[in-house]
Amino acid sequence: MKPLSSEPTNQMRPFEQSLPMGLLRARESAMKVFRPMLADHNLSEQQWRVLRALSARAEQLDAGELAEKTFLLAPSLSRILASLEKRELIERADDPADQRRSLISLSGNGADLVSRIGPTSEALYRSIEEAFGRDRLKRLLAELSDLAAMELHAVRS
Amino acid sequence: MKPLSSEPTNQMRPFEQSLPMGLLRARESAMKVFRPMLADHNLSEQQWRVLRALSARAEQLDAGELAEKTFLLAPSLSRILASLEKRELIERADDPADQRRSLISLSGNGADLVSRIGPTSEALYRSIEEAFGRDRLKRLLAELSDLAAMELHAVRS
DNA sequence: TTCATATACTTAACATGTTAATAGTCTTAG
DNA sequence: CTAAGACTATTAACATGTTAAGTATATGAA
Repeated sequence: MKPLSSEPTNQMRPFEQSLPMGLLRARESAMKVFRPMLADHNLSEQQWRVLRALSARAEQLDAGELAEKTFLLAPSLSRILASLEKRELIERADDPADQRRSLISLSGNGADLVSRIGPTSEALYRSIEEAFGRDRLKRLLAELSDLAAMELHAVRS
Repeated sequence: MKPLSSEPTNQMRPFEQSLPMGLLRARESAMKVFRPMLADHNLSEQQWRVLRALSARAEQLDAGELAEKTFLLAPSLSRILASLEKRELIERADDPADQRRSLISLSGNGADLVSRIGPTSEALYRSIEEAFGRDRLKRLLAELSDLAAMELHAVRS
């Protein structure tokens, strides 16, 4: 039944059910699981992304690579690196090939911290997998990846 | 033999493929489509969420309802409402039943602005639907909704 | 070599995210 | 009716998001 047939054709859809809001809600729901654990270690979500990116490979990364991996803009990353360096969780070394870059890596303290948090983080992730379904979650991630990879052209009004 | 100082465990999954990062990437990709249009009208994503929420129903909303619908925290919403009021896109009226609340609604200017942006926004949304698949997008939104609705308990380390 | 341009990062300025504290207003136990 | 506590919104303080400008280094054309 269509009781609203008299509404204008350019009626906007309820924004609560829009894709951006759906993605926002889903992400907030997922992060609610992880944030208390990070708070226990005085880490923001963004700081944790940096530490995780540096722990993924044992090698050094420059700020550009790190920004790409953590999905942080350069100015935010600059401030975050300064604070992590002050806390002695990361270290910087000059790049001998390019004086503009510095090579960033986990410090011993940083590696220890990641090691302490890692198991809990994995356990939380597995609890999401169990609640939602492992294969189902895998399919969802694949769909999200396809969506992100789409070439969408912006149109200006 | 393993050294006593712990190395980052390799048992963590690559965080680039984690659920939080997947959701973040997907959302950024979707918002890239809409942000230029909003920028043309000097609106942030958050300001647009407020205007959209107020236009969805012609009725007045208090700040609490608005915060829930727009997924904004109260302090952010307070500042955004102040700026929208200064631009005369919204209006506030005293709630006769409760002096703590004020009832917020679109001004004439605000309603006009939403009317001007609405068609372009809908067109962009349809372009995403076409590129990704209408039914496929509907299924994705349903999955995201299920994920957000899950009761996930945080665990502290 | 020299100089204009590009690149990598940082800093600046302001909006928003986030938690804690504050100020009014409402509600209700006593 | 009063006072204590709860509720609603705002303000404060600091981290992060975002765009623009600035600094230092690298690159390439003449």
